[in-house]
Amino acid sequence: MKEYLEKILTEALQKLNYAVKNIQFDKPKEEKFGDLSTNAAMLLAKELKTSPRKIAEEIINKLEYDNKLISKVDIAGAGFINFFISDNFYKDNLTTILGEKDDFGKSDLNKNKTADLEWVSANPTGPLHLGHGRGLCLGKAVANLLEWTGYKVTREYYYNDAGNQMNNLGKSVQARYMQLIDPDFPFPEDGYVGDYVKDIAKIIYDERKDSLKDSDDIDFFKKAGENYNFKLIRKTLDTLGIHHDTYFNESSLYENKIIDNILDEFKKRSLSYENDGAIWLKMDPDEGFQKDKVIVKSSGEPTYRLPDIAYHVDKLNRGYDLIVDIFGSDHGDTYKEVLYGVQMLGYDSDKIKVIIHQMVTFKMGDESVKMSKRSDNVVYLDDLVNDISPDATQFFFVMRGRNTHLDFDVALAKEQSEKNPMYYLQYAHARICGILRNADDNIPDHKNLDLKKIDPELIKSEDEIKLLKTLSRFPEEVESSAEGFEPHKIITYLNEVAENFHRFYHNNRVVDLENKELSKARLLICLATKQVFKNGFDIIGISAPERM
RNA sequence: GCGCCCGUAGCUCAAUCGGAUAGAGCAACAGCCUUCUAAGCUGUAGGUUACUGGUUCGAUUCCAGUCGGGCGUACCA
Repeated sequence: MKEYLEKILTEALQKLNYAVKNIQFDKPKEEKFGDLSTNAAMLLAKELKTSPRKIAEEIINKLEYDNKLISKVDIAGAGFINFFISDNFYKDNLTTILGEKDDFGKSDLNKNKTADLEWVSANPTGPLHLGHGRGLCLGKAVANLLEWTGYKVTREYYYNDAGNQMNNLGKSVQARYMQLIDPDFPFPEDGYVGDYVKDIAKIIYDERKDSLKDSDDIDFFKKAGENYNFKLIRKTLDTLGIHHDTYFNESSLYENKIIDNILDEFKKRSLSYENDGAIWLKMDPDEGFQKDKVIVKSSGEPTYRLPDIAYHVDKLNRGYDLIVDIFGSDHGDTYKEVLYGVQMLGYDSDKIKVIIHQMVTFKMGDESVKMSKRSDNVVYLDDLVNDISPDATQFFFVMRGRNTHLDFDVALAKEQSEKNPMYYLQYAHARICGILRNADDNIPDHKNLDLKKIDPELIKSEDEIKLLKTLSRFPEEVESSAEGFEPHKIITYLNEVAENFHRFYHNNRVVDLENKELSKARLLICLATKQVFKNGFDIIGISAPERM
């Protein structure tokens, strides 16, 4: 529809010899201002130094349009041109929705393009906890959104099996193992204190008894811990319906000499230097960096920045059209350093989009618990999911814009009542399923309805038309959500659909044996609404229940 | 101190690259079930968009400053 309006408006402007860049069509907030409106006249007013209303009148006089599609065009306010789209357009849209089914809302905007989404990427030093939740659920929905606009998406997990933290895990496991033999064995000061470390030690002890008590093979304990933890992580991801296509091992960056090559490259370009036995990367103050950063410690180990830069170089070399990373705001500065490093090596970092989300506060009972990934009092994600269900976890983490500090009300997410915003949406879907079950019994031939045989004049109430209008917007809602990586917009939109559906339901009896033709027409509306819910739920990553 | 993010109804949040009278849900109040699920619907009330200035025909949106909160500011990731 927008394309059509753009076309006829451009034609009218050409006749007047006016040139406008970025013509916008917006959905006005109020119905009396039509279905779509443009501010083209206001944009012209500045250049032409005449009143916007006068220009709007000129444009309308030159405007040629199809009366079957557009019922009225008028001017309002400061010079908005408002278009009223005919009801028939929306009725025809039913055919589109019911024809495209699970594909309704998909676009080929990014057809034949590839995208790589890397997220979660938790180190296997322990199970996933609440601090991981938001990014994890956000990524699931974003991946779906990208697919809905045509991208072929690779879901990737950066597996960090090297470095300090893993050594620390090895030492922790060893200490817990030794404590099974000698309770006085000291635990490392900054070791991992979670109970899962004891579980790992117990498994090792059950298998090997005390045969390892004199061993200093930290790698053995490390590996045991890593395997155990990664199994836990994948299990949690599995219950949340998150599946990665590839796991990229950090250690491969060393094995393939990519790290060495990049180090050489930095040196060659005089971007790095040695000081105090460490290698530093020069950071440009004009880019907002306050000081240079260490990329190789004096111990010879790289800091996280170097492999991260190498990893992104590798991703760029793989040729994706879009590369997306998801991090919490606690990484807000460090990704900039990484991108800077990538740029300095001569790569175009524009393809890399970094999604940063703000931290989450969990409301549990009367207390609020802040949960960054480094928080001391750890609550495991599994416990939350078991407590409130995978759907509620997904929904509540994705419900709000990622730049807001999310307040996660655990009691509310758990509650199975009208207070819970997720149920408002799912209930609408279940309600439609109930109507369809009723129709199965009473109007058995409803399943093979032909829209062409339905008299469009039967659909005429305000509730019905409004619902159809809302449904027709779904594809553009998907596009705009995908553009900004903002799945919460889908929820906001579905809320509007639910609102309109519930009102329609309340005022219009669907299955009416006295009036089967009308029933059939309304059943089509129900089917289309159900489809939009289902597709929206698919994107945000929750189920579409048939009964509640 | 410096950098990034945020501040909208009592609470949690929306608001389409600057647009028309700032919208939902919950909570509050008043109604609606002999009819397909009342996890629903209808109505009322609730606001100086933190504050102060600026740019503009028009600012919640952009700019500057102030106040308040979050996250960073490591030879941790």
